Amino acid sequence: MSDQLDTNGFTERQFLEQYDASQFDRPSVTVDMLIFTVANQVENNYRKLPPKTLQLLLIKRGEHPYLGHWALPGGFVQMNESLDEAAARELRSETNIDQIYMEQLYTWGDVQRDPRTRVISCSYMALVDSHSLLVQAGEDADEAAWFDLTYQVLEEKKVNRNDGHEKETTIELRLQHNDMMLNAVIKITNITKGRNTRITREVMDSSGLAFDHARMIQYGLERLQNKIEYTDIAFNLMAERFTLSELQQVYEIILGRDLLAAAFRRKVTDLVEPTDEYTKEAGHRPSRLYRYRS
Amino acid sequence: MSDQLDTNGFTERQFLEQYDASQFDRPSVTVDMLIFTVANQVENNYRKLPPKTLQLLLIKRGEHPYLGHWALPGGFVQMNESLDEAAARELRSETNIDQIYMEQLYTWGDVQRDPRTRVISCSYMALVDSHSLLVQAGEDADEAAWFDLTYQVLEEKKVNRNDGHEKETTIELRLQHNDMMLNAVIKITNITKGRNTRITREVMDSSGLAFDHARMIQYGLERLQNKIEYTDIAFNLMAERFTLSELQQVYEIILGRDLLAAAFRRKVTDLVEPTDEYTKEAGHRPSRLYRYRS
DNA sequence: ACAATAGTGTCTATTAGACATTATATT
DNA sequence: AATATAATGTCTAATAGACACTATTGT
Repeated sequence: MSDQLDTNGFTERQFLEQYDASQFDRPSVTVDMLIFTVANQVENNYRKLPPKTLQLLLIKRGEHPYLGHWALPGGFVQMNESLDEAAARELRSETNIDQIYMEQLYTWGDVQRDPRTRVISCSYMALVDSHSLLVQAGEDADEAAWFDLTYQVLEEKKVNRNDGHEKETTIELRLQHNDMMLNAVIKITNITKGRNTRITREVMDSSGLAFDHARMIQYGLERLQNKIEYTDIAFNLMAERFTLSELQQVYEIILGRDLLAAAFRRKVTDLVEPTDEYTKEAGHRPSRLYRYRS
Repeated sequence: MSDQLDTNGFTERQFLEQYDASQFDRPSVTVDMLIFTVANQVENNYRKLPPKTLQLLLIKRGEHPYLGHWALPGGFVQMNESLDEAAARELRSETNIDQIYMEQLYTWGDVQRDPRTRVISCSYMALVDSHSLLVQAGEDADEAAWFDLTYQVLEEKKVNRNDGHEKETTIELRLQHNDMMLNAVIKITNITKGRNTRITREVMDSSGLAFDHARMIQYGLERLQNKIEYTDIAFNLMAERFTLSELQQVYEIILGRDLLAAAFRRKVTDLVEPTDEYTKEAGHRPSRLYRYRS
């Protein structure tokens, strides 16, 4: 600690003693969790592999605002916990699992994004293995549900200006749980002026989704798609043992496109370790089980 | 707005009217700016190209805490401005330039990171072209200075455990402005347990740098190094017209390694547009000037 | 002429994509 | 036997790295 005196003649200790944070207006801060998993869909054909779906956990709000709407699990950051700790706490309270992959995504700070008061929200992404999730749902009274997440690019538009250009991408998110279907449309705008590019994300429409959570979901999906290409995070979505076809399926639903098996296997061989086990009763040639080589 | 009543029998409007944010403790929120530029060093040999340095703008603190220490420019987020707006305001007040590349980096929320009170800080990175920076420094009384930023990996350690492994990387940052040299040592720890990896950054030593700004700088440098590989952000550091050798120099000091000219030129040809101009009086073969193809 | 950089050609190794081929348990 | 997937081989195109070679200015 410095002994220097400030313009009021205070030492650092004296300054800190008289410091009163309450003299300034402060926003509230929350964490919001994007909890992704990949689950098997039921398949009636005994020969076919069960297709997989990317799922996201949502909570039905029991309070104002957005009462009855679905929202990302989250809550206010307490004064005695770090952001990571707050995120881990929320995660634990929803999934009952520790040791989950978790990563901070982005902090959303628009002035009017919450009707209650100024709320700044730090979003996190977590990836969980659906097999270890048998102990599903929390002890909370809240209604929680895994929604199948799909998306579609509705429109791509490029407008040229004299000092640059503008690119608009309109994306529709679809979140489905049983009969319930939530839709959201997000417009992503890239404005380029000279060498400068600015990107904004607007929620154009969001039926049944609370706050600006639709764009948080779109942002998280994009991050997941990017990171799966150059990191090993996909293994957080896998069971302890898995086949290379299952691993490929996970990559395919996240990236939204088919991959060639030969090239895929070449790319992941160094990341996995073969076990001596094989799948059984599959209706076709059995597949070797692998584990992640950490 | 929903007409549903909550458990207290309130409509959403009634709920919002009685909502009192002040009943909860709230942290303070700041933005901190990493403003990078690349500048020419003076070179006495008339034949040689001037070497470039990566520079970062720091402000000498005139108040407690960390009075007299150097800090990233930044300040509290006001209630009527978004995070991006707060960052743009800080940037304008230091550089007097608009239309600067700016990107949110990471939000730092450790409980004790500020001795005054609980402060959560959202860090941003900005890239500016040093040539357009002739109007340097702000009108503030603060002392601002561009520090040359270099770094060195001091140690890489890998410890195997039975349930995983730990990787520690110790990095020294050096910030130099004239005779002034600030040093900071950051320890980055990757803890892998099973399939789960968690990463932490600790400031081990930080002479003359305020708060936890050393790790913000290390994080920003890492992001810059990653993003320069797969995006066009480097052009934000260039003048309107530049030679391909200058562009290569910028890549080299950011990445910290030499690149082969032939391969580099192949990679950037689609990103640039040749002009009819050439450098003059260079002491060697003149070089064609290019501009960014946006 | 010389120093220093600018700019290009080419060989090689590596990698990704495309597609064909063989293998095998289950019903 | 039929089916669906598992697993591998091979050809091709594209790309990155290495390095040599030529070009061009100012002093």
